[in-house]
Amino acid sequence: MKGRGLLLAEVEERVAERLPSAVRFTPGRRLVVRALARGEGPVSAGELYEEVRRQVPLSSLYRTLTVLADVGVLERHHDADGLARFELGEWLLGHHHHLVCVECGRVQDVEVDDGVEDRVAQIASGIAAGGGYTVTGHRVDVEGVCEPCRV
Amino acid sequence: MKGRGLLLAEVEERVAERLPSAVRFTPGRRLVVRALARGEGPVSAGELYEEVRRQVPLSSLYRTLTVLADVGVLERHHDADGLARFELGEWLLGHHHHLVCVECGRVQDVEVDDGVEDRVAQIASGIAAGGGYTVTGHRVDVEGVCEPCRV
DNA sequence: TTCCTTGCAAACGATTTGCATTGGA
DNA sequence: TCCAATGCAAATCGTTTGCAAGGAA
Repeated sequence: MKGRGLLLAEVEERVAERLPSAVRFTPGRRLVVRALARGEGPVSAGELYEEVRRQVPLSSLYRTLTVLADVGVLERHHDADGLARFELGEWLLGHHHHLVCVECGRVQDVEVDDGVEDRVAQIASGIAAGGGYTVTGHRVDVEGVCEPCRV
Repeated sequence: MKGRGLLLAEVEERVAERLPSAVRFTPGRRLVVRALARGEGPVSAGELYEEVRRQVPLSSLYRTLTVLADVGVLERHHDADGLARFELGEWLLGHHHHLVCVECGRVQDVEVDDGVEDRVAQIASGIAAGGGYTVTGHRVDVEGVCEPCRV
């Protein structure tokens, strides 16, 4: 049940291609990308640090996350507690939404089929219609109680 | 264009009713509730502090926000920068979604009519179907560029 | 009197930064 | 050589907390 079936090697390759020449894909950064690719949803800096603490100091971890986010390799979200959570960009993972457990805070990615996605997009622009906004995207978080938390 | 047509007096009254007897509706707390009622969307602690700094110290502001959130009078969100933003609960404002400007970060509330809302709810449970979650709610953020930010 | 609320200052935790050093192309 | 990346420690920032004082019921 781990991961989303992404081939680590392929992820690394695509990330490498996407990096501007001025940005190096160092061993530390590779470790971070791999750890992200293993996750099933957005991962916090603390959780990532658990996986790379032997090889990457916290400050470097944060710098890596900042750099990769700037370049679009990953996205930064914030969970219900305001904690930053990172995941690979949608150009790698595909467009998806989040299933959030209101009990434990766990966030899981969910992909939806195109038909549903079309309806979501349509609703989104309908919502925006009143405000004079130019829509660029949308986020849908479905809140619920995950199986383990259901006592 | 300020506010959502909520009558401050009525808001205060309903909040007062909702507070458990052990929680007092002090002048400082009234000020905070009023400031929230004036907003057009979620407001940050810093912004609230601007409006009440003469009468409410920052630590009391935070305590008030915590208390009111615990009681369900208001909800705590986090914007794209992870900054906490507060707004009155949906039992006061009605269920709504957010229109977020990706440029300036401004967040505006948007209500949608019931037909759309039904479709959203339906899509939400569809999204949850795979994960074994018991759905309790959903959040839809529409991202775009607001009029002033469109250069 | 009892409990809740206030105010101030100090403490916190997540994240960022300065700076000297190391490493790659 | 030159610029980017690292590591550590110190700094920042939003937010929380300890504690003593003030107030309402």
